[in-house]
Amino acid sequence: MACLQCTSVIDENEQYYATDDMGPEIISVIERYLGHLVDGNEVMCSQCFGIIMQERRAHSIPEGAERQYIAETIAPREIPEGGLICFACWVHTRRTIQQQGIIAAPAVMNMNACVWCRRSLAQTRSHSIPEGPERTIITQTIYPREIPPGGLVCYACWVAARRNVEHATRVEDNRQGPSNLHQDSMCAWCRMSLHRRRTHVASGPVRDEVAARIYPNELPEHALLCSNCWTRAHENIEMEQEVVQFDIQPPSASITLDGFTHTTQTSTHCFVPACNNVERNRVPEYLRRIILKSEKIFVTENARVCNEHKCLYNWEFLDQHQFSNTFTKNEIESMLKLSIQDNEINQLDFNNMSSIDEGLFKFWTGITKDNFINILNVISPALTCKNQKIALGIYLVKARTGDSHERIASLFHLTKSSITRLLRVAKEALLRYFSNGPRDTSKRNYYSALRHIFKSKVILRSRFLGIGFQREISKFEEMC
DNA sequence: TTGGATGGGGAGCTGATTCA
DNA sequence: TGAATCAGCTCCCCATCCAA
Repeated sequence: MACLQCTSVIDENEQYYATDDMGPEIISVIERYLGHLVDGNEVMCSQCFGIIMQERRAHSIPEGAERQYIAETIAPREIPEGGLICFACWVHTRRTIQQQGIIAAPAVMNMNACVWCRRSLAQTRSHSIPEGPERTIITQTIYPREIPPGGLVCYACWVAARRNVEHATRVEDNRQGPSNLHQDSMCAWCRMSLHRRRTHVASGPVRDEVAARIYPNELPEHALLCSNCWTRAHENIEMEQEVVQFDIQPPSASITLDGFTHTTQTSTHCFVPACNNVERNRVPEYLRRIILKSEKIFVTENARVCNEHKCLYNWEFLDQHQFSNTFTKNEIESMLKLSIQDNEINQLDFNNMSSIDEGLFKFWTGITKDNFINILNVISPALTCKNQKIALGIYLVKARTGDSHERIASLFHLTKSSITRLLRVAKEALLRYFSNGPRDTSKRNYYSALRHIFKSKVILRSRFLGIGFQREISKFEEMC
């Protein structure tokens, strides 16, 4: 086996390149370098291959559409005097320009192509770009390019710009309203909708990281991130911090934690921002542990909570508020103690109910242990599984939280299949004993267990329950 | 009993089309 | 040119099946 170029013998253990494995672009580069065609079963030593690629991959950048495209692509960098690009990039540039149908001179190109997507406007509906929020959106999106005088966009891009404006308007309205379910907001980084997705507020170093990534677009003050982008931002920050020396000590007794925040120390009102309720109960430890675990927010020992928020399950809305991320020594010690206790106490084992804190039990199931036992005694004959308590517990947690099977499976250390099966068993048992009439799955029988309760009472109670059960309650309301 | 594959339903997003 | 509508696509969740 000899090298195609230097004819030296190549050991099979050495690095070499076979022409069979090369693409047509690489083959053409080699053929032009050698001055003759290359057959299929040739090989080349790594040294010769490197020399050819090093010498031949450079391509000049003449004036024209290619140069303009390259300048736009590498902006804000500029093409240096006598700058070169590799052959692969040159081929890529030519192909892209040909696909977009903008081979003509730049002045003509801007008039015949969409300013945004740069596709030809020859066979499609175009739209002017009047002054207004849509023009601002387009300007930000195509930066560093600029909208030329008389520039047009295709109608699809115009509708996209208009929808972006509508999105931004709705998000602003929701932010000013009483509730924000992220139905119309979008991730500040990837622009994906946040509806039914876990969201995070871009704050601290994460905010700086995202702001740098989306530059020149401006990061809004209350920008939200999807979970993926939030994780990605954290990973980027951690990668950057790996090169930083760790022997930098905090200048004082306080320390700033990037991933954690804490509530205020005051005990004069509920720790939930903007809460005007007058009750000032101590925050139960199980609640402090849950908020610390799920939201990375440390509720201080002196904090107080009102009756309304004491019964709350979903604390994701706390992401909307800016808490301090500067911790004192005592606060860190208290948070560590809370975290250690979490590992020791926070076990949700329905087979060993005595190990579960009464408050924690009611937090997850919505009922007391006595009520749980009463229900279990009634439906026990119909529970066709060995883990009857777990089956009923899982059903109640599912009804209260509305969490996905995957999350509940993680909570109970079971598989999704097991959760599905146990839920079905518990549901059938409850249907059998708490549904009037013949056993079927029609809505009328399914909800007849609630008929002994006044509708107003059900609705009032539903305010303290999770989204999943509220969904069931809304169905019940439709039937009344 | 578990884990993976698969398919269906709901919801939202996006580009194309139609109509006034 | 704006508004409404439609179809295709993606994402998420769940139920079911099947092999190990």
